Amino acid sequence: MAGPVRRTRRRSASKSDRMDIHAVAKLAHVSIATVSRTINHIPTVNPKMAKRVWEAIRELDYFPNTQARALVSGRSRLLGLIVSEITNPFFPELIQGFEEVAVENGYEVLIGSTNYDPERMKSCIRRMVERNAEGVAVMTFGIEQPLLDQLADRKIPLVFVDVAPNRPGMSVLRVDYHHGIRQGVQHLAALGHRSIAFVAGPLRLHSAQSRLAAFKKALQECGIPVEEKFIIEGDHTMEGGLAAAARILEHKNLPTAIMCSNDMLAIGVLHKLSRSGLQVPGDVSIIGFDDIHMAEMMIPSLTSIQMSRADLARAAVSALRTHLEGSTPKREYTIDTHLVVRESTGFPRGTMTRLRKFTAKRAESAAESTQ
Amino acid sequence: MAGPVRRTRRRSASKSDRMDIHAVAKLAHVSIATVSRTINHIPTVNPKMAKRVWEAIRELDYFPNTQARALVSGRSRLLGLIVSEITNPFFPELIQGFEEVAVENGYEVLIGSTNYDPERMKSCIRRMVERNAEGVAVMTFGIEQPLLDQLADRKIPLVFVDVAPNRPGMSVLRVDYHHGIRQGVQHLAALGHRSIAFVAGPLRLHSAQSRLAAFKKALQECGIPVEEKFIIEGDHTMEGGLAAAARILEHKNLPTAIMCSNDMLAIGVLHKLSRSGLQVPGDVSIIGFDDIHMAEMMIPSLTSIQMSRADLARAAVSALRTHLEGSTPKREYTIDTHLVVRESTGFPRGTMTRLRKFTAKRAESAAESTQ
DNA sequence: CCAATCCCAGTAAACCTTTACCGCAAATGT
DNA sequence: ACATTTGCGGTAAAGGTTTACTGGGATTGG
Repeated sequence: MAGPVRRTRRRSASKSDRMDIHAVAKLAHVSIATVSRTINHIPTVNPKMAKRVWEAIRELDYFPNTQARALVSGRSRLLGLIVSEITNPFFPELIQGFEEVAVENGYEVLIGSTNYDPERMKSCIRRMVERNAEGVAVMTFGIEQPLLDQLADRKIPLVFVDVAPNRPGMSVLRVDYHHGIRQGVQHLAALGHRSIAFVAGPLRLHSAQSRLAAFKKALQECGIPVEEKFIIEGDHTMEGGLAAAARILEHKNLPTAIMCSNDMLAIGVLHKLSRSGLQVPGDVSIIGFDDIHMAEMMIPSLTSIQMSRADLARAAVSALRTHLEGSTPKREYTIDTHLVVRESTGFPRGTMTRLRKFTAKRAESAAESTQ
Repeated sequence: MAGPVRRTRRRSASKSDRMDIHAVAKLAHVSIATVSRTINHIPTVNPKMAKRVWEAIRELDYFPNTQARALVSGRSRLLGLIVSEITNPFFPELIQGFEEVAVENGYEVLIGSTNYDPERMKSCIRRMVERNAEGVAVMTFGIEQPLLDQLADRKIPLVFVDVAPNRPGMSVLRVDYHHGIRQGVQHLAALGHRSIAFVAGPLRLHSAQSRLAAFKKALQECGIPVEEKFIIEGDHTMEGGLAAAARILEHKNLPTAIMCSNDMLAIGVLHKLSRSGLQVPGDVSIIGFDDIHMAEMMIPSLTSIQMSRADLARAAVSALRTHLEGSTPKREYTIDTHLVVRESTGFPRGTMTRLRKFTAKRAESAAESTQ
């Protein structure tokens, strides 16, 4: 049996111009172990050598190779964040907060967006696993069981919003939708509204369902009847808002207020109502949810229910960190919501007169498109 | 001299439950090389074995470790994308397009945002290098020379918008701001506007400067005087728009139209004008830039100058790919812009009457805050 | 002045994969 | 039936880092 043959396979260029830890070690006249220890701030390294090493690092503009690092240490320093879609302004605001907190804690963020498509969710998960994310926050619809198992089998900590898979290593961020939504309904009730529509999000999203449920409960508490015909399922986009408003306008007796599952829907509804000649809040009041930055800039500015992105982000990172450090995790965090009153809500005066005007007008301009 | 001591340092658990390429090889009764070749679709592998391997992979739910892969192959399959800020809706739309094209080409995307802060730019670059991004697209302000050198030294291909560092491996996406902006000015001129203000972006951004320059040039072409007092530097946010509009309102004779360096500014301006009792477009017409999705939903909907995010994204990825494949790259790509007319522009009628009204009102409500 | 102790830098294994190269077995040619 | 080619699977090195363990030198105690 012939012995193994030794060969060399340098990829290109001379060894000297490759910029790795060996180059630093050579320049600083120390071993690579010392360089590594210096970089990782391990206290057993002599300050004098550390200084030499840092100088060499600066001199060479050396950056450690994250991949090699992660490979050997088993720590990628990567947190995954899976959101629904980045073009809904709520999510960039959330991502920004999440990233900020993650960086504060020495992590980087891997962003995935599902666009509400289970296939894309699958590929997001795949990416998270392939890149060895140490933990993943899922801020979109509920994750399917087999995928969940994949992550669970690999002992990757997970954080969810609302929905709670009962397993070790998983935490839930419970959003107290009820508080904010009740405030909203009470606000409308106090103004005198008795007929309130709700434009829901896609009901396969747990968060959308929770919001709807909270709305119904709040109506009951205020003694306002639930009108099923005024509960419309939308899709959390402005276009969804346009469509939902159009469906509401089909009815003879309009509701005097419309509450929406998120601000994008509310913006669409607002737009559609204005286009149809209805005044907000004169004829119909509108309340959104999320309180995205843009809500304040609408005309009229949008009354909305705020859920702190900062709190959500902070809680998510915090939960993941807790799991990662192995300390017994607090399994549930609660994020609360509250009403921010602006201009899109008011007294339900004059509804009927304007409605007659609107109905008459609708007849003559039947051909107008939604846009 | 004692010979080296052999030891073993398994991280935890029994070897069998680690989920690496060896496990797959064992289950499929082939060597790890065959597994690797199968995964990478190298044609010299016998179909029968390939089938066994794929079955084993499926069975074990095996995912190759990206880090190890990248380490040995020298290819991270990662493209960097550095943007200004993700909370400006223009960028999520851009990011989405970029990611889509990148994924189509087998890459993943590393996103960095600078928030217009050179320090953050530095850390973005650092991340890109540490994670071995194969190419980086810089879609924000110009990059500083030393940082540029860092990337250039590492032979990382770069793509910029507007600004053109003249080096190998770098491409420029030239945006033809002039075309769209001229269309906008011509549109206003045709409506009868003679006094047009411009709310610029932060002028250290090359793109903001280009837009301003294009505006001035377009005015000249249309024979409209440039009024320096009506050229305001903003910051590409809605708040910047509010502030800029406030400054414009300080003047006795208002411009009859305001063009903005981006839509967020335009939204802020629109808001401020409405709050001040001015009608858009009755008193003042407004044109934005970018044509973000939200522009259509404003009331009045915003006339804006569109630059295709999809084209931009596609060109950026394409440029990077060209560099990576080593073929002689086309160094410049041109993205064009065009006007989208909506409701925020109209004839400059009745300006003076309303202005008198507004001036009178301003006196009595001097204490009102901007919001 | 020698021995024991301690501190700390260096050596080399290990992380998981890709891939160059070798060699075995089967197929083909004579 | 033997030699030659071909096809393909296996072995092991390499990629850049962390880190367990070793051992050398300095310091301290006797």
